[in-house]
Amino acid sequence: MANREVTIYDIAAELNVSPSTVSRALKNNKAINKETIRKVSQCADKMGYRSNTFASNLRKQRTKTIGIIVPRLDSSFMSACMGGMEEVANSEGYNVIISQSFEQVIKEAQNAKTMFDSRVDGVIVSLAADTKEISHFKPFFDRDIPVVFFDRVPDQTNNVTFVIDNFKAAEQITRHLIDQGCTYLVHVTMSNCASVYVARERGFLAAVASNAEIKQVVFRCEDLSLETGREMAKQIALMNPLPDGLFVANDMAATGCLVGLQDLGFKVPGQILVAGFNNDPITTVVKPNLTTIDYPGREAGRLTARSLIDHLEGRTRIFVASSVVLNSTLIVRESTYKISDTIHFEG
Amino acid sequence: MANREVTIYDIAAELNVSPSTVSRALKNNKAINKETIRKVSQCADKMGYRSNTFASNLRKQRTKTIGIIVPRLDSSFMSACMGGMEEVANSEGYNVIISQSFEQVIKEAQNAKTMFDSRVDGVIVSLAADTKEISHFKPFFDRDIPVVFFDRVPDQTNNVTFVIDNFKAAEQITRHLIDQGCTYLVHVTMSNCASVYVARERGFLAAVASNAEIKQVVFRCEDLSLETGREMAKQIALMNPLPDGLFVANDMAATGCLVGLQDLGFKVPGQILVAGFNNDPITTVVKPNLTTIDYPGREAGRLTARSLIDHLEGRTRIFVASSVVLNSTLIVRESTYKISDTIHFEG
DNA sequence: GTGAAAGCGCTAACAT
DNA sequence: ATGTTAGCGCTTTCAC
Repeated sequence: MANREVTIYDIAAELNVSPSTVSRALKNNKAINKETIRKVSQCADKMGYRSNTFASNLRKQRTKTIGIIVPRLDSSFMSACMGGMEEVANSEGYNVIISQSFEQVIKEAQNAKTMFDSRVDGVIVSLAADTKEISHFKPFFDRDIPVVFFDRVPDQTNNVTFVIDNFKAAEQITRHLIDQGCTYLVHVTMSNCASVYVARERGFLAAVASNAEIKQVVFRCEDLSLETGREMAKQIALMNPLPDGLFVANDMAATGCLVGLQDLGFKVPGQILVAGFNNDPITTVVKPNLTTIDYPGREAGRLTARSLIDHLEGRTRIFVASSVVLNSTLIVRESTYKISDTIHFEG
Repeated sequence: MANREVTIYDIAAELNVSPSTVSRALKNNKAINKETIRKVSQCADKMGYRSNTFASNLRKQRTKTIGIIVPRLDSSFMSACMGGMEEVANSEGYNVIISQSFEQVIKEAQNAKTMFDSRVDGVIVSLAADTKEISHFKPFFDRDIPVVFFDRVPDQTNNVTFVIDNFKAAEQITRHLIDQGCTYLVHVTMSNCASVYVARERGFLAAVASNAEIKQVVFRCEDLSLETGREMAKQIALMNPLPDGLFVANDMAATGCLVGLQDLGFKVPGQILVAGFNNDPITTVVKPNLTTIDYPGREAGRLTARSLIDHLEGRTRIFVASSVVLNSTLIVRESTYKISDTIHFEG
C-alpha cells in the first residue's frame, strides 16, 4: 500500500538483464543459466520482491484458486476435511476460498456465483440440506470448470464424488442393533433429500428387510440438530409399543434423542439402544457413550482436493463420472450394549 | 476454460460504444446515461459476461480479498464468527480466504506468508495457542496492510483487537462459584500465553483475591481438549483437601473434567462445582448441564470484518490501537448449583 | 542462454 | 455523456 511494490522490471534493471530472464529465472526455467538463477533469486529476496498473482493470472488465464462450499464449518468432520484440502492445495500452490451455505440452497447458489465470478479454477462442494438439484452450478459445467462433490453429493449421476459408503455403514450399524437384540427399530433422518441421508436410510431399510422379524419406522425432521433430537425423543416416547433401537442419522441429533429419552425417564441402553453417525467428539461425552460410525475427514479432504488438482494440472487423462468411496468404521460403545451386558451407566 | 471469455470489448463492439463506457455502465457510474446502462447490462447478461477480477485488481492495485487465519474451524463459536465475517465481506464485495493454523505458530506464519503473497487487502487473525510474538506479521505492518486481531489477540498493545472481556467474564463466573459456597477453587487453563487465557486467569485470581477465605490453585495443560480435561480430573481427584469448585477455561476441557470426575465417582455439583467458558452446544448435553460464559460469535465476526473493511474503504479516519470489547453473559446451569439446591442429576 | 515485444482485460486521467 | 489512451506486472512466442 505505502511502499511501491518491487516488480521483475526492478530486478531486471538492478541486474542488467531483461525482464523475461528474471521471469524465467524465478520459475527455475531450465533454459536459464544456474548462476543467473542464483543471482536473480538472491536479488529478489534482497529487494523484497513478491510475485503479482493478478498479473500472472491475467496473463495465464487461470487463478490457482479453488473454491470450497460447505453447509457449515462447525463440525470436527468438516474442520478435518478443510484441513486436508488446504494441505493439498497449499502444497500445489493453490489458494482456497471457503464459504458456508448454512444449509440453504439460496446461499449456496450465491456462493457459487461469487466463486464463478472470481474465476476459481475449480470448486469442491458439499451440498446444503435443501439442495434438490444443482442447476446453480451450470455456469461451471458450461465452461468446463471442474466441480467435485464430497460427502453431500447430488443424486444425479455423472458427477465426480467423494463419499463414504453411507449405505454400507448404515446397514452395518443397523445390523449391529439387530444383533444386540433389537426387534423394533426407528430411524431418525432429515426430510430433505441430501444424498448421505438417503443412502443411510436405504442401508437401514436393507438391514431390516433381511430379517423378517424386525419392525421399523422412519422419522423425518427438518434438521438434525441437538434440539431437534430432543424433540424427537418426545415423539418416540409416545409410541406404543415402544421401539427398542434407534438409529439416528447424525451424532448431534442422536445425542439429543438420547438425552431427551433419559430426561423422560427411559434407560439407554436398558430399554432402548441408540446409535449415531459421524464419531463427533460429543459421542464420548454423553452417558452412555454413543455407538457411531467413524470416517476419516482429513483423508477425505486430501483425496478430494488431490483429485481436483490432478485434473487441473492435467495429470489425469479423464475426469468423468468417477466416484470414490471411502472406508468407514463402526464404533461400538455403551449406548448399544445388550441389556444383559449393561452393568450401570447412571453417570 | 473452453469457451472464450466475454470481455467489455465484446460488449462495446456489440453495442457500438467504447470499452470505457461499458466499464462505467457496469459500475453504474452516474455520468452514464440511464438508457446506456440498461442496454449495457442487458447485453452483458445476454453474452454471459463476467468481470475479470484479475485485470481489475491489477489495474486498481487491490484485491478485494481479506484473509482470515484462525486456530481451528471446528467450534460453533468459530463457525459463527466466520459466518459473520463472510456476511459483511460479501455484502461489501470482498472475498474471503480462510486458513487454519491448527494452533501452531509455524503454520500460522506459513498461512500469513501465503496471504501476503496473494496480496490480501487485509487480514483478520485469531492467534495460535503457542504464538508468543507476532513478527511473522511484520511484512503486513511494513506495508501498512491492516491486520485486525480477534478473540486470541497479541499481548502487545497498539493493535486493533476485538475481544470479549475475558477478565470480567472470568471474574464473574469465579464470583458465582464463590457465591455458591465454594471455598477452594481450581482454575484449569493453558500453559501457553494466549491472551484470552491470561485474561481469564487474571479474572479468576482477582475474584479470589477479593475474598480472603478462598483458596485457589491454577493448573496449566498443554491444550484444552476433551481428553486433556479427562486427564486433569485424575490429578484433581488426587488433591488433598479436595477443591470444591472448578473453573475451566473452555467448555471442552470443562466437560472432560466433569465427565472424568464423575467416572472417578465424584458428584457434580454435589461435591465439586464445575464451570466452563464459551457456551458450546456440548454444555447442554453433559449431565449436569454446564455453567458457562456465552458470547456472540456471529456479531463478533461482523464487527471485526466491518472494522477492517471500513478502514480499507477509507471510511474511518484513523485506525490505530483501537480495541473493542464485546459483551458476554454468564449462563448458570446445574453444574454449579449449590449443594443444598441439588435435587437429582444422575441422568 | 537471453532479449524484444505483444497482450491478458480492465480502469481512469484526460480529452471532447 | 462518451471516447482515447496508457498502463497495471506478468508470460511467452519469436528472434538472435
